[in-house]
Amino acid sequence: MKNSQGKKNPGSDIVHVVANLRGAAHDFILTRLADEGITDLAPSHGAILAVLYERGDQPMMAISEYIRRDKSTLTVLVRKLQSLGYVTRAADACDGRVTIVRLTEKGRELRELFERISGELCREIWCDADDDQKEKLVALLREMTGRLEKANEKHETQEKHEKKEAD
Amino acid sequence: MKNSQGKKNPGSDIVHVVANLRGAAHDFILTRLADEGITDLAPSHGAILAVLYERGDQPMMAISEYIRRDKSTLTVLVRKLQSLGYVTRAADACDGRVTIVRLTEKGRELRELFERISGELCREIWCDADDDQKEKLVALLREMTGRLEKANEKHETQEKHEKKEAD
DNA sequence: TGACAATAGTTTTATGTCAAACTAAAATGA
DNA sequence: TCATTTTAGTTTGACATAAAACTATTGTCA
Repeated sequence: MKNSQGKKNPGSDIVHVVANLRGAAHDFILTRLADEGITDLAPSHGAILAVLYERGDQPMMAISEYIRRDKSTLTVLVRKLQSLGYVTRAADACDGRVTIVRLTEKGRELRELFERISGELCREIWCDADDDQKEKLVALLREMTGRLEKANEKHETQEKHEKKEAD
Repeated sequence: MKNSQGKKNPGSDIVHVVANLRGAAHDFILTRLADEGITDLAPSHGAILAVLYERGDQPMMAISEYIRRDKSTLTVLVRKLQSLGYVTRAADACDGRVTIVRLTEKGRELRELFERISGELCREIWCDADDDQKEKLVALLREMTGRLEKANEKHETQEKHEKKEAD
């Protein structure tokens, strides 16, 4: 009677459900990578490589925002990718503050594997959904995320104002 | 032209989108908690309390599975909740191996706040969706998760067989 | 009953993660 | 031009997280 979603109002566990989907996807990726003998990369490292594959060489900050990790976290992650030989770091010619992360040949060699695993993962996730359904769902999830981010931002600026009022 | 989702096949970034939604939800929760002066709880701690609110006192292992954290992680998280006075731990009378986690009065006092924040969060996420839409989407995400988990399990047992063959 | 396997938790060790303080470079503006 | 502010990134310290090795208890089965 008192089941996990028994009497509760619908959708109240959306965050938990989403977190589980993310977790299961991570597990999927990690086991497939391990199959190929790659045991020293975390999902976050894969996310960094994916950005570089999609968008080319990128500054730290751009990667940081895209994969939603603090810049200090990115320092650690990129340092590891560098020590494993997948990327290099170089100062930007135009702006001395900026560090550009570049794929090495070894890094580029991983692309095919990453795309294969990503393809398998998507096939499992989407099953028999058609393109229209996929686009609709992704758009919906993006809208949800956008609303939350806006709410978080609004909240931040509100706090700043409160701080200024304290003068 | 080469936009973030320009030519790519639809749905290929579902994992990234889902991860962002989860991240934004976590940020939302953390900032609301901070508003109430609670700065020493991580989202995982909240997840543990939520399980206890919903299902009553629980053994470590049950919580661990539900919130998708390793049992060793749970040891740390629960120890912290205990040191902050929100829960107690006691050996199970029937099974000496089992530790039951129980809410304290201080832990129960947080429930109202948690449900308020959770309610605000859901309002932002769902916006004007009706119950039917909510249920459909949650069910769909659950199916996706289920398929991934099954694929991960299948993969595990397959590895065990391969190991046995190595005799 | 007694050896062996399975299960629940903890400890240890290593790494991912963030916030805050810091450095260095660029932008701003008086 | 020079002081102030802003921005990119690193360092440090604290905590979340997981895998592996370990302890202790329970279950199994010959």
